Amino acid sequence: MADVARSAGVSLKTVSRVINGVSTVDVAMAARVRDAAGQLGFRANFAASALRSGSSSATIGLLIKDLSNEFYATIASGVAEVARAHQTQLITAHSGENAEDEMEAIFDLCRRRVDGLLIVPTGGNHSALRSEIDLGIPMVFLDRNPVGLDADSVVIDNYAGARDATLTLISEGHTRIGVLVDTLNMPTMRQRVEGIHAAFAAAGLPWDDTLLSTNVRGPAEASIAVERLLSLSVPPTAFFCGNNRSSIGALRTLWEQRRTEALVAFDDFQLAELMPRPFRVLRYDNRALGTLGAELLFRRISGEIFDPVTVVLSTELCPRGIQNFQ
Amino acid sequence: MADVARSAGVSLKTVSRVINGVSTVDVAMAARVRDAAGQLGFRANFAASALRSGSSSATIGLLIKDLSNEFYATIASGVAEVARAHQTQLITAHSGENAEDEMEAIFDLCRRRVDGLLIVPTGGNHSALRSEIDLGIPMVFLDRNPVGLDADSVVIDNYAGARDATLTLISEGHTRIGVLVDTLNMPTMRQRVEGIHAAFAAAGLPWDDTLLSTNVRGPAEASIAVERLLSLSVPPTAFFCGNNRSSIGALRTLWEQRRTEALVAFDDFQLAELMPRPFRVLRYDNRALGTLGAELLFRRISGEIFDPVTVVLSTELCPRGIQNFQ
DNA sequence: TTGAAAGCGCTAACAA
DNA sequence: TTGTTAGCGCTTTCAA
Repeated sequence: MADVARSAGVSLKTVSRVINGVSTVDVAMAARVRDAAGQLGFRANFAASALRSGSSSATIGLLIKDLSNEFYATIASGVAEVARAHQTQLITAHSGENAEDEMEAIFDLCRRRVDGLLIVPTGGNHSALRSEIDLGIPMVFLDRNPVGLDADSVVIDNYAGARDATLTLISEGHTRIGVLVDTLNMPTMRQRVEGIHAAFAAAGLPWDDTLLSTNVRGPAEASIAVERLLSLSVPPTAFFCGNNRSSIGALRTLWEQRRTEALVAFDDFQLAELMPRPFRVLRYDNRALGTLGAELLFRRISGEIFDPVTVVLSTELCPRGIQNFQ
Repeated sequence: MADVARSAGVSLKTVSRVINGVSTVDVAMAARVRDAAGQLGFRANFAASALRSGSSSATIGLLIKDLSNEFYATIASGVAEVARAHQTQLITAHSGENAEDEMEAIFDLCRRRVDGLLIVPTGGNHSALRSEIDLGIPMVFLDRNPVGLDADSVVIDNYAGARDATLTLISEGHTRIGVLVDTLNMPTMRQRVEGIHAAFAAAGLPWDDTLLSTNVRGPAEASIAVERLLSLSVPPTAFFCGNNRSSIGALRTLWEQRRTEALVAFDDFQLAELMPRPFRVLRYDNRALGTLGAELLFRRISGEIFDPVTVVLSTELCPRGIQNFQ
């Protein structure tokens, strides 16, 4: 900048004024400055500017597990859209393998003075983030509430969704329902299973724990779990899949064996309606996790003061798969 | 930081040393500093540190169209993985509606002094980026080569892929192939169509332009296009879809009408193998667009000098959909 | 309207 | 090992 000022024969401040296009500058002078800047390949340094003026970094952070998973990618897409509307850049960081990595990633983003943080937590305790929030970096949690910290969040109504879907299955005459879930360490999964239990209790039906397959991490495990359940002496007449990854494995196995058991699956997914057998999904507004979370965050960033909010997204049972399959 | 220094009774520089954990500092002194820092809620300012030390921003930018599209999300996921391995944060910016927005987004990232840029270009001329590259911000282009600029890129072998797949169809006896593509303004689409033309020419077959449907933007348009082609007096006996969005619409229509025409589609997609009819995809390593591009970028960032490189990813024809459909 | 000086938060270079 | 000084690139403050 000093070079530009010298070359244009003006002061530093004049260059600054021209670059920022704020206060009026003599037209000829401004032209000289612009010429010099062009000549010298001058590029404003955003960080230096923000440092001195104390303005914000115009950046928010998103902490997420895995962009190659449709669920997370859709959240990121929603966040990106809102960030863009606020002329804010988005840093997407990966939470890594464990709670420690996740915290490290969060602290890194705080050092970078992001204006705010959206976090899809993977585990651990978040009480250490209290100080960061108090120091002025608001955080909104997505898909799961923070642990040990009272902060904004946008979550899905896992409990009621699972309970109501199970009640629907029960009303259709099913009394034995095979359940496939990922690790019960995930609160979301626990909530879904609790909803199923609640439905059985409400219907006065006994719950048989042998029908619960846990640690179903993906489609392959889901296939195995379905086969195990089908081979029981009294097999289930319906299946409940805890997430879309397990439902894909279950669908494949049920289709391959031409089984007609009912299937209800948490999470909608692309092309679900072209699956080769009918089933139902518990869908919710996946993208809204990102958009509502980001909007909440920007309210905080703008300085609005309000008690921590938890937005709960409701679910809806929808038919999927090819119905008139032959 | 000054507060910390005062509170700990040491100099600024000592605080700096403790924070950065580099050169040895007296243990008791370091403890005092850490105490004071904790007490006062001190948080290092990454930007200020980078400004003074002239170190990099440890950030790269990715310019991409739409994270909710599997193709782009997979690229982003690959980039994120490599960025993480290089302890670098990733800013994902959206290219917006037109070439102007795209340029604006790029310049914004340059002002932020990202270490490098990965760009999935949507159009326009990139010669204006020459100066940014020369000023030290390397750029790698993904999926499409830059226009008016000699720079690194990672692209797919659209021409050969389409040509070879078409030759396969021809060798199976097809002489009339319905083709569905998005706008031919996209070079990738043009290359695919050119590959098809080349196959027809090589086989000595005439090309009938009425079999080409352009501006097929999504599944719905694809369905309409397939119906139009099927209603021709001499309809095609096979279909070639230019991308996965059109193949989904084509698949649906062909399945609904229980048509047995062959279908070849550019781009693999999740769950393709569970589609209710057999077809083939031209698959390639989607994720490698991101990983190879990012690795190339980090070589540039590390200061390695080499002539601009174009990495071409080959394609492979793979069966998809349920084969023993009944 | 323009410019000089000071300083944002931090660290390099040097001195003690 | 510790501290002092200067200054990264920019903008604020205030005087001209």
